[in-house]
Amino acid sequence: MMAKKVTIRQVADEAGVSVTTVSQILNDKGGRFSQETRDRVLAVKERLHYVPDFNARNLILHSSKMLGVLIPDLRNPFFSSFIHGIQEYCRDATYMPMVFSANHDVKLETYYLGKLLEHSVDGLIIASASITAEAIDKLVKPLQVPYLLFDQNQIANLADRIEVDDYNGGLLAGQHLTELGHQKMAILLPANSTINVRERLRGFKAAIKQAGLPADNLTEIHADFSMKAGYEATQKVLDSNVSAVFCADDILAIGLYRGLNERGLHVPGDLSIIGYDDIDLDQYVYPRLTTIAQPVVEIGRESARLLVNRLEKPDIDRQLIKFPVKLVQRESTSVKK
Amino acid sequence: MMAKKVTIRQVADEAGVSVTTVSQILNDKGGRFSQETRDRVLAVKERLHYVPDFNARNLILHSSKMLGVLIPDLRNPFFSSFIHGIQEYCRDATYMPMVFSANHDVKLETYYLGKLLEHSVDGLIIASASITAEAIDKLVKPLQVPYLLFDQNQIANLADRIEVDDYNGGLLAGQHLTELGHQKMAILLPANSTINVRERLRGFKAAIKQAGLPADNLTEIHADFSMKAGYEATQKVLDSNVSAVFCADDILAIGLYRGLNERGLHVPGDLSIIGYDDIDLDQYVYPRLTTIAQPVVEIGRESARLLVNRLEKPDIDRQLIKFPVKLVQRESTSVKK
DNA sequence: CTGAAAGCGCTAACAT
DNA sequence: ATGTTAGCGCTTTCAG
Repeated sequence: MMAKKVTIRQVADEAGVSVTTVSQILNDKGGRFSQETRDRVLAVKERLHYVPDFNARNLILHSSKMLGVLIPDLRNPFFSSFIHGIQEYCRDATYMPMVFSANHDVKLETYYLGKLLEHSVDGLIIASASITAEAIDKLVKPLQVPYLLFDQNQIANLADRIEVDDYNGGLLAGQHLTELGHQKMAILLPANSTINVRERLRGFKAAIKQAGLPADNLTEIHADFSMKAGYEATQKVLDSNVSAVFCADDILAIGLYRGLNERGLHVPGDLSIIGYDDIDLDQYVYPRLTTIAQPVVEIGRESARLLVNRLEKPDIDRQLIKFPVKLVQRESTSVKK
Repeated sequence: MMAKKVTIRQVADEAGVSVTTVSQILNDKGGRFSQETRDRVLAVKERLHYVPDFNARNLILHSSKMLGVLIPDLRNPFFSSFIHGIQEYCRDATYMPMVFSANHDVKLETYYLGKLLEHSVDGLIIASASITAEAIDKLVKPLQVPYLLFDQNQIANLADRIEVDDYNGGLLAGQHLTELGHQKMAILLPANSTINVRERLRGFKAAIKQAGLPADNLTEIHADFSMKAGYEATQKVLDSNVSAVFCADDILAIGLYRGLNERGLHVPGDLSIIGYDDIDLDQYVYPRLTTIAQPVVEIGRESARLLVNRLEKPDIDRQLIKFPVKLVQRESTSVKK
């Protein structure tokens, strides 16, 4: 069951030096040893395929060089890209991200949070909506493991944070649609949205107001972040009798596409649709989806950077990075006829 | 930087017992202690938020309870679902999967393989195409870390393995198209395909033969597994002058959809398309994609099961599980006119 | 029923 | 330039 590991002692014996010597040389602290000794140790290491035991190493260093990452849904391309960015940065920083998807399930999320902590991750990136303030207070705080929050903020007055200018995202979406002449519109978003999604809504409402339209021209329709939910919301959208829909994420829009398609309806002819995120897929659906773009790979990268920075300088002030969004106009929106 | 951890010693002191007692009780080996003692220890543990130090624990047990998972592309929904299955099984088995995506890059793959080993994973699930036999021989074998291969087999005579009946998948695809009357067909697949993909090709060719068509009725077109590559292959497909295309994965098909769409061509009217994998997205594109379904979530689950089984019973015979595929007929294929 | 003691593989003061 | 020693936090004989 267990791997027969070569230990540092064997390398030391084989090279005819002490354990210390090997340790120092292998950790690039071997300046004080002769070139000859260093070469010998390195050679033996290679020959025996020595790999240091992280468990022993971490036990002393009190660091596992692992980062825990909690996301709500691995199957959403948005988060795949987020992870992509995190992995990219972690390679440079020689950390290993441990990624878990909680599938929007509070129980699962708490489970993974606990496990991650058990495995003594050095820090946490929590990009999960369902995590509760209590879970963080109860599990994370006592261990003093630094964490960073993304996509939510009700919890987080003291933690480092990544934010996206979601208010502006909603505003841009709303301005785009109203400029196209739409007056009655719907928004598709989850029932208990996190703060970032509520910001999108707030921005969208602001645009409606700016355009001089009455607030009740906007119909809110609840749907979870999945293609299926978007699809299933189709009838409600149609019943709401609007000419344009703002989907709080792209996945939702793609689900809605299908529902409209099955009913023989045409986008944007019968209904203009704008999404949110700008996932790759947007360019591969028909019609290509107009959306609000978030720089998600960069967001992932920066999340990791901020966290690692915090680990290395525990005492710096609370960090906050805010990312801009932009409108990416494609073919799913058009002037109201 | 480091978390102030509560140690077992503090729990012992607080509870007025020895370290041994705490260890035994917390590891469910406390049968020999009085109920009273057990309760007290458990209570103190709760109160102090004690979490055992995995590094110390693993150092002794020679097991990290972690599994390394290497996949080629996290952004392909097929692999997201694969991971999903792995995570599911791992929860039951109390292992933690560490997932890394190598983005079809040999260097990256070798890097992650090494890192995973450094972090002393107990076993590996390698579902990555670009991994080389040498990398496995050089890195994995000496450490005697059990591993399981999926989606390739040239390497693996002795390792446990998960296989999918890809020959049959290709055959089914070919039979479906020939039964619809198609005579000239193309197949889209990566240039240096892994064995599983080549099996799909072999099955497809067998179907052509069965149908009494000449072998050169099939045009092979190379494209990596990405939407972009499928899109970029469009012109080649059109130049090949075929009436049907077999895409070696669904993602490719969706890319091709876009290329055809931009040229005003119609699926399946102008070209029948069949994919491979049966990702969720297939039902959300227009027309819904006919495909060969692999039970990918189950494959992930079984991969983890097999590996964990191997870890627990190191001496059992080499394990091999073979999964069936099936044709899922939707609207992207039709009779040749 | 409970505890003392040894030791997992490694790093880092502190000698020499 | 190199080695000795102590100890990280835990599990596990073994002795009471």
